[in-house]
Amino acid sequence: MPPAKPSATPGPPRAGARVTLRDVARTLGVSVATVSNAYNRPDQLSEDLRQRVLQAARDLGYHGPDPLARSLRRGRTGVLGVVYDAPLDYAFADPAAALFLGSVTRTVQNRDLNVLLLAAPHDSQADATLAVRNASVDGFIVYCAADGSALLRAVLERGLPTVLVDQEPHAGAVNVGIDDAGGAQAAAAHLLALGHRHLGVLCLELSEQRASGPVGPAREAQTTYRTTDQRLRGYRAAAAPHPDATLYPTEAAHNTPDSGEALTRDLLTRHPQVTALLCMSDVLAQGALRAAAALGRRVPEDLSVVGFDDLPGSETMDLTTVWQPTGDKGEQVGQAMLTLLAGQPAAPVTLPTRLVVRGTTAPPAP
Amino acid sequence: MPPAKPSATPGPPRAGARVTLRDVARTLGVSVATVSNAYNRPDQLSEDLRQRVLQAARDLGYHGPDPLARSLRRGRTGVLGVVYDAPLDYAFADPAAALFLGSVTRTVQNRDLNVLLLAAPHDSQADATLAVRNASVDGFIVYCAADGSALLRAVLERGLPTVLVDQEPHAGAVNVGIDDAGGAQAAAAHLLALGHRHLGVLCLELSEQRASGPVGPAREAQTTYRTTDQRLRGYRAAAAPHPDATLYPTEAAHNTPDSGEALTRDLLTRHPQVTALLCMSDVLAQGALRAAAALGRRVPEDLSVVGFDDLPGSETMDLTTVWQPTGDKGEQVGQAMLTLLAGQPAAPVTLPTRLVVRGTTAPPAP
DNA sequence: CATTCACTCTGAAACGATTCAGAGTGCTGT
DNA sequence: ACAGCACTCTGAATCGTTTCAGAGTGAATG
Repeated sequence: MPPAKPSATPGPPRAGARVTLRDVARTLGVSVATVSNAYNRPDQLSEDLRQRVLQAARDLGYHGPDPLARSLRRGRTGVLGVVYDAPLDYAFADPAAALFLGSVTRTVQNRDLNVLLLAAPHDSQADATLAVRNASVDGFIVYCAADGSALLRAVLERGLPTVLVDQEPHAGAVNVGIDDAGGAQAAAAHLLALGHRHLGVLCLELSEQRASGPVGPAREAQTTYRTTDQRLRGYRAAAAPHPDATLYPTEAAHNTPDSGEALTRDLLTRHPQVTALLCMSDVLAQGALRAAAALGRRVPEDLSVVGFDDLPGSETMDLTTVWQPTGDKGEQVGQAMLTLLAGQPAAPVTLPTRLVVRGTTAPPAP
Repeated sequence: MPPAKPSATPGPPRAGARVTLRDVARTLGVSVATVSNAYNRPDQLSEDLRQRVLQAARDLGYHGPDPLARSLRRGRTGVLGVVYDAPLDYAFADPAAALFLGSVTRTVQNRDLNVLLLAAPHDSQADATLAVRNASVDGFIVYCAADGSALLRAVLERGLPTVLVDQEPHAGAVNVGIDDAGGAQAAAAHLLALGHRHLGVLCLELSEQRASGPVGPAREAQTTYRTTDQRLRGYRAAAAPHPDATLYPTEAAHNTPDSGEALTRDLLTRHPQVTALLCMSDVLAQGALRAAAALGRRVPEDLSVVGFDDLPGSETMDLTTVWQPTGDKGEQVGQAMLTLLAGQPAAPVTLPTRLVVRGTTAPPAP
């Protein structure tokens, strides 16, 4: 490393000590209250003095009241923590997450609230709960966490207003979610009604211990992500009346098209008799379609595919899928949080899902 | 609205007053310093007393030291603000942003720093700078902001350690960026060398006043996003030696495939003589490929397409593009921030770009 | 027996702001 | 001339911690 440059940056802020409200007050010979008012309540002092205060602040290199101290005194930070139990990359890779978060942000922004994204560290050695325990926030939104996970526990321990999204209910938190089981059931029922009997299933993450590949009964029993669990139950519920129907569940380590593609290749190679695929997300379905094309299986003639989410792009892909009100969900979550922050109890919400039949499903080839 | 439920949630935290360190201390008859030490310096008190403190805390419903007060006292928050001059939806829609942010996060996470994403409000009425002025952060990373924008000014006014990504240099901040102009020049030179003379250009946003469609000289002169400006200059620099070459610049209001598709349709309809497309991002290029397919123009026989970024998916698409070290960039930004936070001066960084020729470029049809 | 030392624990001063309850003004109305 | 009022400005308490400089113990050391 080269020796530090001798000349500190000349133009910008004076290096060294931090300038505070008090310094400005002292310079001008006024009270700190007055300086504070100059920033927060212009009507509490004469315009003349106010300008002098602001000028002195500029001269001294005072950058305005410290948000931290202000938050402490005011008792609110204006920040909402969103807990996402996966590295930031994956959070970004998921359009449904983007949609949801955009919607939450929009809803709370009117109340001068911002969103702090608390993603899991890439380094699995690192303590994922540290960020949660240290975050200066007014409340938590848990978007994605395994039931019973350390992360979830850390959130609940903070005792702040908390909204759980698509999670098992917990005391001290409000739940907002969708009818995962119902939507999944409708999707599977649709395929079964078309005559399919060998259904591949592309699951989202089953548990914090990510894995990829076929899912046996033992593994299936360990499912801790509620969304995955509910959807799988939905599929199975639809299959129950059909003794001749078989499900071939596999799990993706991450919700990405690549993951879906790899899983599909593997599944179709292993079980060529599979004529239809139940995917727990449109993103996985997208990968499934790519794999089908690569394998030379026409959709829907040789292979039916159903997704989940109904992303904006899925209509273009003509994908049969289960629609969920992602935007609404974000809004409901935001509203629930605002209610909690206002000190009022918020009621849990369950939003409906709906099967949208498009062009990727058809009866199996005879 | 129905009347508020009479019974407050019974299980969770005691409603009403907040429990503090002092309450715990008082209950046990010890000093607050001791309670604080129980949490922060277990070696400073007997294990026995420590357990009693922790137990009393649990009994009282004390959730641990308030991060806000702690941050104030310690003089650091452990949060880095990342300024993104677009709504969160768009931030998420951009895989390059995901990659970059993931890399930044990974780099600073080892130092117990988290990332606060400060995206612009959807409601353009809202004050975008408010979040910046109120954020309790140790430093700012400006990922995407127009030169001279209110957002950028607000950041610089905070006087905190600041890293500017792909931006014009500013006093009091460190720049980290890539060789945009060089990469763009290489891309255009490649097409010109293949014999193309009518080059469509799909620009990223030119200025905060988003617009979509053809770009005239007047509009081009108003470019305030440095990335767009530099890349356009690169394209033009490559074209300069070829008097018979013509550029047809258009601008996208947002960096999305849809935007690229619409722009391409419009451009090719308006100027059928165009045989090649210079896209300022792989995302736009992806849209361009979709449009070409829809219009029945084969790539690369009837239309050459060059992207920018070289996203992970672009190799699969066999897209000729300008590679940039997105991951490295994030790491450099993280490192620069860590250096600044350590009170040392950080040197500006410019990373190289490189043209990657794949299958979407070829000589024009004779 | 006097020192020294390690071990626990405490008091009080920060950290940087906001805010409430006045204290001085000077002006108006009667 | 005096009460009343509007307008400015101030003092001091407070938000919930951390941390530094000891104070008080009892045991080990010489």
